[in-house]
Amino acid sequence: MATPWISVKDMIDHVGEEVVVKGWMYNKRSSGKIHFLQIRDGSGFVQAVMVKNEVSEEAFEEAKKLWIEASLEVTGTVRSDDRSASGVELSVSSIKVIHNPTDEYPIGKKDHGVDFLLDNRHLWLRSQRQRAIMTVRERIIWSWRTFLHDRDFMLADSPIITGAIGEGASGLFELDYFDQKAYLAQTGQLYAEAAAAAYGKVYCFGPTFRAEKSKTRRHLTEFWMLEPEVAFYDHKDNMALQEDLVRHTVEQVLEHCPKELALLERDLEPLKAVTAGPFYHISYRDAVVKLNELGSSISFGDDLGAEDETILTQQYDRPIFVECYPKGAKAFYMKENPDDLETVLCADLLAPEGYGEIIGGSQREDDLDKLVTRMNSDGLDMDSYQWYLDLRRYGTFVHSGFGIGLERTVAWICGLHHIREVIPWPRTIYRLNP
RNA sequence: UCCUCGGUAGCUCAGUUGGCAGAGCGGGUGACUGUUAAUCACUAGGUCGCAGGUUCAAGUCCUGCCCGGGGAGCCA
Repeated sequence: MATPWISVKDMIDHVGEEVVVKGWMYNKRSSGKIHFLQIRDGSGFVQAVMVKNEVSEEAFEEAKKLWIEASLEVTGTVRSDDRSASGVELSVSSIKVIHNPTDEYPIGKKDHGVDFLLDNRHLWLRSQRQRAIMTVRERIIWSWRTFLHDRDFMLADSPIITGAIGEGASGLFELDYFDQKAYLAQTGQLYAEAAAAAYGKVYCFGPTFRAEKSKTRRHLTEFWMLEPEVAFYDHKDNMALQEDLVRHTVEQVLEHCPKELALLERDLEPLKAVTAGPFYHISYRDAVVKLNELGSSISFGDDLGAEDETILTQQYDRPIFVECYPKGAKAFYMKENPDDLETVLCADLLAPEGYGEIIGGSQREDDLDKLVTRMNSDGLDMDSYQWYLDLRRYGTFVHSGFGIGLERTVAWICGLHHIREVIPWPRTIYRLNP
């Protein structure tokens, strides 16, 4: 019977057995008569120990000549060992070299610069740190999908290629679509609204595109956004849903990714605090007053600047909803606030620890006349929005929704400085490859 | 688009007042039976981003350009 091939992550269940591991050698330490081959197989990392008098002379010499990132099949016996970080090691009986590189591996053990790492993103992804980040990213996506599925949300994904539809004409990527102009989607929200009229509770989840020339740690030109939209939910229902989702997300990562968070040296206390109580609420008007007291020069009508967000979030240990922004600072589809006509029924959710806005949401304008008036004053091309206006012509309905940015959420929960590390292939203004 | 910082060995960086181009890591050779970014010895490795200028002499000073980083605005 052939020796079974197993994943590194499952080795703990095979102590004492002979197994095959297929992977890459990410590092090697050698002491003349013993080689320590550090192996990774995508599922985890393990040390394979090769003792000179336990393998053939040829195998020992061959291992000596291995370069970093050689691909291998290693056969050996799984052994528990207190000296191993994962608790197990592989005592090697034989190795099969699939490919031994002839050039040195570009990524070394010491620190690298950002430019170099991004040029080598295809190799950088192999590191333990990047693996931990992708594991958390996957857990967050999974927690979002299961959260919504369990609450009977219908998945109704929106198109990536669109006509002139979105939040604003600037920042659109234009492309040639069989002699017509088309654009990469900035948001799936308008489509989600249509789907909500069809299925009640819906969401879309996909990449969105902003051609803004932003060069900050919080911006990508291509990022993933989850956009739930619910029929007959008002502004308050909307915020309650957001709070449940975000708390659930943090709880899931704390429960399932402790090793990854430890490897990333994430301080867990601020994350635990997030789950310990209700999120805070402050109105935009109160926020302006408070910010002025704290030294900001913001005045009514301005959007919160990056520094304002930082100042504000430093006052709280859990996420904070900033509600009811002035009309002029927000998009055309947001519902006028009946209690304060200068503002709209919206809320941004600001993450703690200076991570800033992760959610933008609102109740939608369901009054046809008010919506048309606002769209005209914004100079929108009404022809391309007729289908959207139909939602107010055929059974208009109170409804609300929000968009949560995946990368900002992952960066916050992982405690990372920069958003570019949390997506496999970041797209930034001056970087298209790899 | 604006502000700001940077570009020196494969990588990360140092280079003082303008005066012979440096270190660590990585590579190569050798030693080592428990290493965790292994260690030790020896060794190879340079268009100082590009183009001009000043000077007896420029990595260093000046001008222009190219390529990146950080931030602002905008937003998730």
